Amino acid sequence: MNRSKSAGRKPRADAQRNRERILEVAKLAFTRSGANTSLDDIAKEAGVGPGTLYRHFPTREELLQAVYRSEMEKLAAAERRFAQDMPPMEALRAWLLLFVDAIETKQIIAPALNTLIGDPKKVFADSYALMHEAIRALVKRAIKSGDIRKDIEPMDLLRALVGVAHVTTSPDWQQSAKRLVDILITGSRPIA
Amino acid sequence: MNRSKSAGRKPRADAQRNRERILEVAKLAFTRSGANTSLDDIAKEAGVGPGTLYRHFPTREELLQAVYRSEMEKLAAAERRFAQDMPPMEALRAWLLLFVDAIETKQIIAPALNTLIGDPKKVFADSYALMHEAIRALVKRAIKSGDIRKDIEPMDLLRALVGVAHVTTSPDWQQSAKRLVDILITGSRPIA
DNA sequence: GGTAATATGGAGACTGTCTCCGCATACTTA
DNA sequence: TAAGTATGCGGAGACAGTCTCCATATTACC
Repeated sequence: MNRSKSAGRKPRADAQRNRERILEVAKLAFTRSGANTSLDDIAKEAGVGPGTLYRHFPTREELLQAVYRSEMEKLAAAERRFAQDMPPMEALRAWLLLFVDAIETKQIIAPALNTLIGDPKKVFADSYALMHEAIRALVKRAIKSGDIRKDIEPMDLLRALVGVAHVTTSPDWQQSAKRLVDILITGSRPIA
Repeated sequence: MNRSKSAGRKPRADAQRNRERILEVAKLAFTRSGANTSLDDIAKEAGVGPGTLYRHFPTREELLQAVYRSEMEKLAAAERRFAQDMPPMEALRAWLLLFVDAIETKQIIAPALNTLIGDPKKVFADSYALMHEAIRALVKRAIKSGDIRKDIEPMDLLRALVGVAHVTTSPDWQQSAKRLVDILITGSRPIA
């Protein structure tokens, strides 16, 4: 008798499946064609009717938020996995590279949310906290193992990567950012 | 013989009139109802057909840009006028109050441009330069007349005002910002 | 005033949004 | 396993917003 809600049956498997499918397709569509992509098209590409999409995500805004949240949560989950499976420096490096990939989604969705929403602050505050915690844990572990210096400020690493995306005018900023990961890591090593 | 273009006649008066009318109505509509307001509605409210609006501003983005630019230019023009007609401190104060009003437009349009545009950087860079120049001139004059201290960094004044709009959660930030104008001015006076 | 150039505006084709509801499916109970 | 029922599905279609086309009206120039 482990009902999650006060009263009810187990949630249907197809509903869950569809929800995830839509989320995944939406992420691709938004990053590919911008935050104004037709929602009916997204539904079609996900192999569901528009009704299904709108039931799960009644407004464009809710879909955008959900995509954003899901991306951040995936990053947070990756941190936990890496911390368990990899040596500290490798974990840090791998996670920073994942973070660079996530910036693209963030950069498309964040302004769209700002346009549409009454109060987007909550979403951003939440995900900021998630990222903060993740990088803090990774850095802490690498400090403990003696792989990087004590005086490294975790968020500085993320800020540097985001900064590249902001400043650069060309679309190959991802390459720059990924090269920067190595520079940051090398630069964070203890002084020989 | 003062043709602005290389070849052609004087631009038609009605075209000019309509363009300005649309711009003005659009500014109100965007700040009132957000950057997604129906363009046909804006045309209707401006008393022109949709065709006319779309000829002047082929896309929503161009209209948004034009509104933004026009607001910034109005501010720049106001600076020149104030500098001529008012004593330094009065000019500075009056202009800062105008600037607070303009922030609202900016805050609605800027994220919308970021969502829609390929490369919005130009517009922002341009208007940043305009504002920079305006506040610099006002402060310089007030320093020269001995009304404020030499060590005042012009842009700091604007940043403070924009900051209020960013941070505050309630919609009465305009009041805060306007009160702040007096505090900034008082705080900029030479030490007695 | 006559004329060519230019602008107007609204009808209408098109695209995207969102709802409704008959039908299908997955969970439950026996 | 089979029947019963809550739940989810998806597509037809009403509606709203975008944008174009072009017959008509207005303007600048001579």
